Amino acid sequence: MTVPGESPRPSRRSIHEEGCIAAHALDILGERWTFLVMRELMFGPKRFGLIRAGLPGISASVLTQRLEGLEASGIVQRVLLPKPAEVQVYALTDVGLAARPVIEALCRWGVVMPGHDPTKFISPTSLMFSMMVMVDADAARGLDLRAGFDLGRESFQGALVDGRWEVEPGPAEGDLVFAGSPNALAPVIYGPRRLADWEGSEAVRFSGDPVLGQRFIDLFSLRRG
Amino acid sequence: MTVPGESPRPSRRSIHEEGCIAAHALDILGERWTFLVMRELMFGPKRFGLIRAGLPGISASVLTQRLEGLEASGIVQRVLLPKPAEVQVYALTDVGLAARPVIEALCRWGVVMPGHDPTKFISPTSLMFSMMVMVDADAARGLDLRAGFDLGRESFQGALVDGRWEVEPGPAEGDLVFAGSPNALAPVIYGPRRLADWEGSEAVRFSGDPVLGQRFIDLFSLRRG
DNA sequence: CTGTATCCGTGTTGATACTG
DNA sequence: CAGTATCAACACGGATACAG
Repeated sequence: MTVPGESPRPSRRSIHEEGCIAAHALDILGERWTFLVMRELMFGPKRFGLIRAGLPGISASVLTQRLEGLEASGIVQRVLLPKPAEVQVYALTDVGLAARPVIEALCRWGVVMPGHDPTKFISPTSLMFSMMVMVDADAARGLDLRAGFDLGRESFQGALVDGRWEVEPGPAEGDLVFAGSPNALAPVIYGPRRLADWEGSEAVRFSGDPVLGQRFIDLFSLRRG
Repeated sequence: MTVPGESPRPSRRSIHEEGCIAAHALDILGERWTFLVMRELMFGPKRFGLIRAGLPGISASVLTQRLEGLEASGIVQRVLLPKPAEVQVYALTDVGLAARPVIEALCRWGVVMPGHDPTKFISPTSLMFSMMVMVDADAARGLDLRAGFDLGRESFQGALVDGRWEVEPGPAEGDLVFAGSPNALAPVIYGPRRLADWEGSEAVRFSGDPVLGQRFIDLFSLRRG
């Protein structure tokens, strides 16, 4: 599908006919869904269905296409899980993992751009990712805790270490535990309402020390970079 | 599945129906040309024709559309130059300028992605930008010089300060001066041939101390991040 | 559950031509 | 030079139906 020589029509791949390396990267970002698929895999390999769950609206055929394209570009690789599972998952290669700073930069820029609508669907991965980017490092230094997040099909746990907030998939355990859908939890975490105000909410469950919990969510704000 | 404000057709704007802030930024990057237009303006305001010169292949109508869209998004603003000139230029707003880390991250990721074709068109802005990103900070520390670049319709000068390589538009002056098209200069700067080998080349002109010149271009490599 | 194959509507692009 | 207007071609996305 890639003709060696000329490209008479700018048809499919390589939308931007440029030698610029940033433009080269844009060929990936520019294609609908593609970068979102990468985002879904940033915390670790996933199965087809779980990727799809994080990308509502994508059709199976398009997801297949994207996965194929990413594999051809050396960004994603299929992995056959060992042992008893023996199911196939999709994993980011080193090249794919290297795109992490791009997502982070995108997040930071996204917050200063007007027009962001937080009522739209938020995937578990995207919520966890945004928290890593938005944490107030100065305020976080000195605080030391672990928190778990039960987001439905996916759960994570994170630790505050030296001002950074690091997250990985895993059981929702820790000093604090939040449970609920990403869309329900996002306004809890990013405020401006207080944690106590969510008491009794059906969509959100919290367990742990309320004072510590409040200190924790105060670290995250969409105002700061 | 989503929210009250359902959008029956995913029509034009807001391609990615997500609350994810990175996805929000992707709406800009995803649209063909849009981000490239921003790149062209990163070093300062430009006129319509000069932007177009940096984006070969874009049609006037599409450039107009993109400029309008960017203006509507608060990323670009039209500025009427004062005094005798009194021509209109396009400038990045603060929001637009804030996207600079995104381009930098894109550049860094672009180099590790396979498939980059440096024979394709390189715009003056993109060459200057890539140099800022690719400079080897460790090696650059301790070296102190200014270099000018005459790229045809556009010229720049840069200074090595404390390991950073900072560039701004301006006359091509300095301890070293390089002249030629970006496509001709890119292989000179990024190697692997030595500067001396370009002696007598028609497409490239160099003036300054050859030894210093070589030390300078050794700071730039597509291998390093 | 994990995809694959096909089909049609439509949005977008790039050419061309034109205006101030 | 700086855009605007029109338009046909086409590639892409989403839906649906189907297969391992």
